[in-house]
Amino acid sequence: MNISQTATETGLSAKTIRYYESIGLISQTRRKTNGYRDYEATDLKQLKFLCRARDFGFSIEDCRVLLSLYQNPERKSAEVHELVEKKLQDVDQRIRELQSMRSLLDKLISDCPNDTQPECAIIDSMAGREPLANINTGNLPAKLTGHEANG
Amino acid sequence: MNISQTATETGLSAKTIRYYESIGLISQTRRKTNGYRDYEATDLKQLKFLCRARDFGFSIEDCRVLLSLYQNPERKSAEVHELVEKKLQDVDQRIRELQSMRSLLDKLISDCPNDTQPECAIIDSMAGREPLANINTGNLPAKLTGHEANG
DNA sequence: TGTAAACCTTACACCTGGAGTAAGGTCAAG
DNA sequence: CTTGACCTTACTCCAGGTGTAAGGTTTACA
Repeated sequence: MNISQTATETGLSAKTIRYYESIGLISQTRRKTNGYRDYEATDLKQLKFLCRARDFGFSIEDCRVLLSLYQNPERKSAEVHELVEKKLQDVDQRIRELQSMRSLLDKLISDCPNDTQPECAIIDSMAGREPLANINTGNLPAKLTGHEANG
Repeated sequence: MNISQTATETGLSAKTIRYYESIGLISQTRRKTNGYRDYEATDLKQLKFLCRARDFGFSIEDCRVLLSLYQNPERKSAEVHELVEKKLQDVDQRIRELQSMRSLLDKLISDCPNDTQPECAIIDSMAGREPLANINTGNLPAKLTGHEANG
């Protein structure tokens, strides 16, 4: 089977399949007499496996390990478990970081007057100034007083 | 002030500062007679601003816009507000994606026996097989019966 | 005065995980 | 015979820098 059909069936692009071969994630593909790559059922399984593993968020290097476990009938499920557990912790860590960032952004937004004036708590905050603290606009909403509760 | 001290004070690396100059995020830096870059107070403020904006998750291109707003005394706070609002939505989207990935990983983990045997629901799942479905190990826990509820 | 360390400069390669493009060979249909 | 779809390799490019090389400058110390 040619690479294009293989791409369609595995969910990867032809480009990606060639790339995986070039970095040794999959082994050199058998060629037809015309030089075209020729894939068969076991190759398709392997590539589908890789596509799913990538969808699960595993890096290429993780995939190398997962693939070797996939192909090793003497694997211990605990080895796989450990790898996935580690990945889960990575994902949790990234979620926490993003949530932290999210709450910072949310605070910026709620402090910004969102009008046609240049005074902006967002700019002030990023500039390291006290947001709006020393600017006497005379009509600051009360929400600014809730500021210190979030330090 | 030399670049090294500037890096220390702004929270960026010297490498990063040169990089920002090379891509035009900051303008060409004044040089001393020996060719060394020479930074002063306003440069430090600008670089600190960039460091914070990056910490908030803004891309370099976002930073270009934020910096121009920062330096424009006729800005409207609503413009800044909109940019930050958009960023917040991006972050929310990424959090949702990661949470979705997280729940998939979590399910994989709970389905894996985590022992010394090769039978592994994680591998099966990534291989596109029914996890453990056709494997008669004889001692599968009841949790596997709950599997079809998630198709 | 010598010299070694610590600083500075530019320029290039490298990282992830591919995507885009060029230049050319092959194959099937009309 | 040509057209278009497919295939090949090889190269560049993306973000946002980091690492390293090769060399110039400055400072401290003996």
